[in-house]
Amino acid sequence: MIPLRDALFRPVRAGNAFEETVERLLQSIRLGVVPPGERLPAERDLAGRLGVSRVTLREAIRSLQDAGYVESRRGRYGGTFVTAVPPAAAPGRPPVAADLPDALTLRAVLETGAAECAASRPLGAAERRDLRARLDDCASAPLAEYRRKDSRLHLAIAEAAGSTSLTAAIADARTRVNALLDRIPLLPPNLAHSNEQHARIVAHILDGDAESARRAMAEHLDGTASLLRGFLA
Amino acid sequence: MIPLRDALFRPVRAGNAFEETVERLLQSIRLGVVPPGERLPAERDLAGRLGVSRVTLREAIRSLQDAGYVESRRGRYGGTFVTAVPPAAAPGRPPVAADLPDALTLRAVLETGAAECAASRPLGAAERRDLRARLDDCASAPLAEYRRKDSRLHLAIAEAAGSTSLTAAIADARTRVNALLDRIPLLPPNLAHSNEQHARIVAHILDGDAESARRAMAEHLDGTASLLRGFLA
DNA sequence: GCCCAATGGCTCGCTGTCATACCTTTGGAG
DNA sequence: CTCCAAAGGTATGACAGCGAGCCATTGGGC
Repeated sequence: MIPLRDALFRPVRAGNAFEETVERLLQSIRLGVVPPGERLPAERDLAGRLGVSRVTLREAIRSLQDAGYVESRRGRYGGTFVTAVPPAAAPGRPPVAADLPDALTLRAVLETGAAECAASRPLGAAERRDLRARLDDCASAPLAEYRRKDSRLHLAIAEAAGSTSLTAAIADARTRVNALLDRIPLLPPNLAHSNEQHARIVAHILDGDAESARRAMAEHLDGTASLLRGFLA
Repeated sequence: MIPLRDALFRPVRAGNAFEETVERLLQSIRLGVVPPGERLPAERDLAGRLGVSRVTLREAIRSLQDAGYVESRRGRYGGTFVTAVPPAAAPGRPPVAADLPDALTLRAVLETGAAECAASRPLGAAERRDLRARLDDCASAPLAEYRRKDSRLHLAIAEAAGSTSLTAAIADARTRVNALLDRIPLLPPNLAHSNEQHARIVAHILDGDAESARRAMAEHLDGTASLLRGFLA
């Protein structure tokens, strides 16, 4: 009963508007939703979507510029663009993994659920194409870009489940887990194994085999979960 | 690809601090986390947990007092108490169910996942007792209290899954769905059926039968989902 | 070659929110 | 009976965030 109250009487906001805005933009970049070289929405539009004043949004963008994540250009057809080469991550204090099990449980629930939903839904041609494209992107990604392409594939699966809230929740869960994954090495053998699992998951989804899709996703997630537990616990 | 951006470039905050605080408190009351007659945490403590200033929290509490949800008493052993008889819900504009499928999908993923996790985890004696108690509470609840007791049981299951974030997500999802359920009648036959399903779910969880627990929960949720779709779509 | 639409850059005054401190009420402990 | 700890109630000064408006820059269309 006591932890239940912790769940409900949790902070109403994660930080001030500026910090939350920075986090959100960083999330979009890190998860590959806005890939290197591409443009963010125009400031007036983006401020509206994020429910934040343009002033606050601009402060956030400014700090991303200073950190080397984006570059802005003025004039028509200008905008704020994600830099082609992301800056080397400045090693601040490590995000301590006190709640590793919490994050892993949530991710497992969300992503296996998404895989199942995606497989049991009639997918449009565009969605099928997107899934295959993300799968190929991921398989052929160089090591430095793997995390981003991997996240992008998982988000495509989330999207195929057809629920925007579910997609948002998965994006948040992945952001939490990625912060931890960044602290352990990325090894080519693991990567190859991951690619095989990805292929199976996508195949099951395209086949409409919900049960197999769920199982394949569960197995896939167990892999990185064990890795994390091994390195951090 | 476009809906993916909708998922990430969503509002960074759902409203101002005051509104979000009111929502959170109402959620705790409506989901039965703080039952009628019980006390909320002391203002200074609660403000800290919610990450909000005491002034803002007090404004929120004040508006709940005006609406008849809580009553405050001063002095030692005073506090803010949930009123025994909740006020008749003032019918504002109905929360239009534009995103019914979105809410139902998210809820299904979260709650079936929670049931499965809860069943595959070794539960402590206190947790087992709590599950049974909530089940009984729900079965014997008068119609007027059913929604609250029902939610409380589902939250106990969420809690048994062992992830605070998952519990919080389920609380939010239920709040969304309950807002829609409030618009359709609550019929005794449905209620009896619900109770049978609850019993099965809890039994499977206590038995540690993850697969059955998940299936039973899925079936249970499908019931109210069809009801909602029937009445609102 | 000129104009203009679309974009980022900037400023100002208003309101909401916060931290802090202090006051008031209450009921049990000593 | 007296005291005091714990709770709600109140006041104030500082600052973050907002809306609205205007400026500066750019490149394509006419």
